[in-house]
Amino acid sequence: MFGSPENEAVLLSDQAEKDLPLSSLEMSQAAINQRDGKKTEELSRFIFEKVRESDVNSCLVSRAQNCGENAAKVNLQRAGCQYDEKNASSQSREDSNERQQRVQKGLVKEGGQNERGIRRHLQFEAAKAYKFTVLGNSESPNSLTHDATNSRSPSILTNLKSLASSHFDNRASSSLQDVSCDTSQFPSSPYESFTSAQIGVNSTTSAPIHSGIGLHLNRISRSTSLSSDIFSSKKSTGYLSTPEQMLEHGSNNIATNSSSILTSAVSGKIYVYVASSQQESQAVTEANSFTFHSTDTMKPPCHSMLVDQEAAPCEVGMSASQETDEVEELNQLSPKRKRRRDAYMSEGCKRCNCRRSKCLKLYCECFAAGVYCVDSCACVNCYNKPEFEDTVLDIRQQIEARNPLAFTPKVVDNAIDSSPNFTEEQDLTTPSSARHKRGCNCKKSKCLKRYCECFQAKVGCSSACRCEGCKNTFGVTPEPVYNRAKRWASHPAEKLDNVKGAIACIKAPGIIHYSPTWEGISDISKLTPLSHPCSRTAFSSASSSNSAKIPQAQLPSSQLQPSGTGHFHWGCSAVIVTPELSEGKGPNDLNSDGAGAHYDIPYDDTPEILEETSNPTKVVKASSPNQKRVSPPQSRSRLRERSPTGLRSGRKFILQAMPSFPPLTPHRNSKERTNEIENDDK
DNA sequence: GAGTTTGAAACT
DNA sequence: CAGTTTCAAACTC
Repeated sequence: MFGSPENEAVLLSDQAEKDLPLSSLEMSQAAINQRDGKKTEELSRFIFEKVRESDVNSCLVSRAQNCGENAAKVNLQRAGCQYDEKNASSQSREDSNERQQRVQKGLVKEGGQNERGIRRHLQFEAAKAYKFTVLGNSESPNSLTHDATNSRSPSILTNLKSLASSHFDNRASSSLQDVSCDTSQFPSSPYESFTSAQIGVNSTTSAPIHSGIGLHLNRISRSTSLSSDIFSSKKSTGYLSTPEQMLEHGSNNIATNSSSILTSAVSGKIYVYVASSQQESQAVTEANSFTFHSTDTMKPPCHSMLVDQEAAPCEVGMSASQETDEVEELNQLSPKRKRRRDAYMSEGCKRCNCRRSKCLKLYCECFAAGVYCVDSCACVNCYNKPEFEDTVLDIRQQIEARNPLAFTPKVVDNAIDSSPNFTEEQDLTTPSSARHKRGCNCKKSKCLKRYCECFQAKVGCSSACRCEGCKNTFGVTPEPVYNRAKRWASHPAEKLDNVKGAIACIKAPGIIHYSPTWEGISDISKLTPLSHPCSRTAFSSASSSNSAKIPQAQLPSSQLQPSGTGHFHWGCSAVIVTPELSEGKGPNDLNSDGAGAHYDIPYDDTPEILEETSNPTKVVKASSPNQKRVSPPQSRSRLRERSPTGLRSGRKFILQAMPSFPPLTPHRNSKERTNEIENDDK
């Protein structure tokens, strides 16, 4: 009935707008009134009611649908069935009960994951959220205890109307991914509980603002849709903790249970926080702990908070067989590793053992996962702690500047970013619907050990990998397309053969055939100023009209095809661009890691706090990989230069639109603090 | 638990 | 941007 997913999203959006007859004007007026400080609660309630009526519920349902369908998709794929997304979507609407069952079956785990390890992540994200939404306009945390909405009223509400719309793009909707947080676990958080815009049942109760609400830059980016420049983050502690909760509570309960809503905005953006005072998640966490994934999977619990970043809400979903494997694997672990894993499971997140990186580099698993280190970490000289959040955020920003996707999940769900064709073909060799976004580069491990990120993530190697002698048991790409591309590039005489090879690549598992057009790019460029992989994918594909040369670009055809409305799904999670492109051999140099966005940020941004660690104290013998990745910024830069449409929208737009995170403490910048720490360290 | 191997990340 | 170094996890003994 809805036709394509895009149309479906559009219809839903339209419907959402109907259901949300809250014009920008009304909202603005309300905001102005609210700025007078007289109607804060009224406004809040007003907003909340509107949102609740047509947005929250829909989003929850949407998320449930999405997750359920993804889980079902995964299972179907494992069963060798073709998952018909469109039908599934329609069907899901027609039979919510069945969907509920699917969700419950397929996503029980997700809740557990979401529960665990989130705290640290939220703390981590909290700093950004806090600074981003509050301090950016407040002198002190206290100053916002009553007025987070106030100060930004006019711009805040400009586009609330489109909020629902954005939410209906359930793949783009980050807000609903940001779920399940135990509000009680922010003891040391500097973020004040504040009562701004308190709404709902407990409207008079001070509700803690959770940080993890998902103001991670990437998350923000992905939560934005073309039709809306509204960023929304919602969070309700208990109700989305698990699919069961999600469904049991029902949307009404969700709204009811939400104890507060905070709206704030930066640069005309609007943030909607729906926080819950419920403390159920903790219990749920405990209850679900046994279902937790292994430590080393690339889908750590913390990752659940990042899921939305890749718009792969259900990639954490795991089939029963996978769970069994996990258990078996766990049973076979050596005592040492078992302890580590147990510790991980009890902690809910990774523990690092960093000694020299100060846990401020991506070497650190905690840092890379976007969480603070905890006491159980064995790290030395750790700065990845809440007390150093300025430094952490600063460095994190710098890393993101270099690689905007540095903190995004490395494993993405093909089910999300794949067209039916893609799924059909890809599953021939890849049992998991997920794949490593950037691919591995293994040389010796043959992708059979956990050195291999693909193997570690329990996903098959894909065309994005540059591994040698790959024997990944989770799926093996017959021959790295990269190699063929290289051969082609280096031996023009073999062009004809390579063309054939390229065609074969297109048809090879993991490779999707697409028919890019500039028209599509144009539309995509309108979609959203995000660095979402889709845009990169679309661009890369579109730019490669000589598509045979770029067999690797994985792209859901559905995403490439511009919808009549310009709506695209952000469902695609990964963009795997050929190294060939990455190396600038193509007309559009895209980086393989998809990190892409270019920033006008000085490259040499090595934090002083880290400079100390750069002193080599010993010579380490190392061999360089034969095939190197391309640094994203440069590639992106070139990409932009050559892009008629500019795709400038990318992340750069976001960064421009968004203010940099103001220092938590206004009296000194992070650099100074960094120096301070460094001095202390010395 | 110490030492080695490995490949990602960072650096030059 | 290719090559090199650093790093910490994974692995072996």
